[in-house]
Amino acid sequence: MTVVFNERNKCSSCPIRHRAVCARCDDDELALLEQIKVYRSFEAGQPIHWRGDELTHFSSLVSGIAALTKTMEDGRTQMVGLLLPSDFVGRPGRDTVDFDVTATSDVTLCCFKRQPFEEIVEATPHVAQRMMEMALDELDAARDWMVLLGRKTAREKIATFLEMLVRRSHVENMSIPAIDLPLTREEIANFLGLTLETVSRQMSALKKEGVVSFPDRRHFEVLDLAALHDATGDDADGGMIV
Amino acid sequence: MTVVFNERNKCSSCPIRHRAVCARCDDDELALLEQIKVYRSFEAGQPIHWRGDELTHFSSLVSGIAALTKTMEDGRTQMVGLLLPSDFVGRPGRDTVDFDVTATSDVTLCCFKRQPFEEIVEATPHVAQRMMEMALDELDAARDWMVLLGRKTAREKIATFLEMLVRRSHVENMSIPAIDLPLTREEIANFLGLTLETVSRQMSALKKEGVVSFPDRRHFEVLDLAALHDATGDDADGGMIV
DNA sequence: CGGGCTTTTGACGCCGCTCAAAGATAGTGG
DNA sequence: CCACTATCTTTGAGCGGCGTCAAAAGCCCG
Repeated sequence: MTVVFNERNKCSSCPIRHRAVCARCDDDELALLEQIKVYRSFEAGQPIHWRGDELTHFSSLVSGIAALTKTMEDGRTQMVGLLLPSDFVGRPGRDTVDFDVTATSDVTLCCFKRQPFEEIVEATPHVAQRMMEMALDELDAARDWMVLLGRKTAREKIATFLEMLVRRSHVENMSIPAIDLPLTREEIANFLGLTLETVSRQMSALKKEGVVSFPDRRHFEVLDLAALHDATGDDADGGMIV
Repeated sequence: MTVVFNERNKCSSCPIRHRAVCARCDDDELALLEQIKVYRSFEAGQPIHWRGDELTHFSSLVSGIAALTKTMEDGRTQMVGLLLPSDFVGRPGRDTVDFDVTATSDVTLCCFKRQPFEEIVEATPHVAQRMMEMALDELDAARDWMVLLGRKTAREKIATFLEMLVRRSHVENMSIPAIDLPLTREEIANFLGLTLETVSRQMSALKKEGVVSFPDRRHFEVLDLAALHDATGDDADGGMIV
C-alpha cells in the first residue's frame, strides 16, 4: 500500500519547488529540508491520515489529488479541502488534524518528520511566511466555498465546480479539450453539499442544454463557456478563487 | 461616524495583548508596533471595509464583534467570518479583501498602517508565526463551518450556533445566566445559510421543547444543555471549534 | 400614542433528498 | 472473447424541509 521512495530526488528539480512551502527558501534552507525529507506514494482511494491520528509527519503534495473530509456520526460527509500539487498537509502547532485525508488519485508526498520540521519553521522566517501565505490562500478559498455551500442552488454549485476545474486546467481557449474530472459523483456531492443523485441530475441538465458534454465519466468538455459562467451565479468578473 | 482615539494606550495593558497578532512579541518588537498603531472606533452597523476597497490599514479587533460577509449579485448574503476580540483584519500579501467587514456591535480597532506593518512582518518572525497560527485556527473554524453549511439541518445549525455561543461565553455551569445573542435574526440567518424566518421558527421550536428560553431578543438561556447538544448533530466530544 | 423596525407565525410551493431500479463501465476468470 | 460481477452512474417517482410571500405581533424611540 504505502511505497517509500528511497531515491534522493533533488529539491532543485522538484516540480513544486517554486509553489510549495519551500518556495521562498534559499539554497541553504533547502539543504536543511532536503536532509529530513522522504517521498511516499499512495494509491487512489488510500487513506493518508485518519482524523485524530497523531501526526508524525508534515508533507507537501507533489503529485495527484487528495481530499480532506469530515464525517458526522450518522455518515453525512462533507469535503472541507481539496489538495492539489504544492499544497501542504499538516497542522503546525497541533499534533492531530480533525479531518480525514484521502488520496483521490495516485498521490506522491514529500514528507518531513514533524519535530525537525517545526524547528526549521521556528528558525527560518521564509518558511513561516510562506506557510502564512498558503494558509491565507486556503482561507480565501474556504470563504468562497462557504458562499457556495450556504447560498447556491444545486445547479449553481455544479456550474461553479466545473468552471473551477476549467480555470485550474489552464486551458488555452479556442479548442475544446477534454478536462479531467478528478472526483467520482459521490465525491463531487460531498464537495458541494449535495447528494450524488442531484449531482448527476444537474450534470445531465447542463449536458441537455448543450453547455457541456461528458465523453466519459471522468472527463467533460465545455461547449459554451459563457452559459457555464451564467449558471454559476457569480458576477461577471468572477469572485471565486480556488 | 468614525472616531479616532488619540490616546496612546499602552500595549502592555491591552486586553488582547496575549492573544492578538502581537502575542509573541517581546518588548522591543512591541515598541515598533506601538509607534505605528492608532485606535479607531465604529458604531454598531457601520461598515469597516467594503469588498474590493484598497486596504490601507491592517488591524486587530480590540473590543466588539465584526462580521465578514459576501453578497451575490442578486442579494443573497453569506457570512464568512465572525471576528471576536483579538482577531485580525486584513490580508498581508494582497491589497484588497473580497468580502465586506461590518461592525456588528460597537467596535474598537487597533490599526496599523499597511506599509510599515508589512515591513515588521518581514523583519520579525514572531509576527509571521503568530499570523500563521491565527490563519490556521481560522481555517479550522471555517472547515467546521463548511460541515454545518453543507450537511446540517436547520435545527442542527441553530443548536450548533447557540452551543458555540455558550462555549464562548465561558460560563460557569450550575447557574443559567442569560447569554448574549450578538446578532439579529437576519445576521444569524446569513451566518448559518438559512432565511430569517427559518431561524425564528427553529428557535421557537427549541423554546417550545424547553431546551432554551429567550428573555429578550438579544439574550437566551440554556435550560437543558444535553438536549441542546443532542440537537447539534455533533458527536459526544463535540468536534466544533469556533 | 404612532411610526418604523425586528421578530413571529401561518399558508403554500418548490428544490433537493430518499428510495428504488435500470443502465454503463471496468475488471476478472473461464 | 465473452459472461459474470462489482461498482459507478443515470433516471424516475414521491415526499418533506426549507424558502417565499404575507400578515400580525412585539419592541424601541420620538
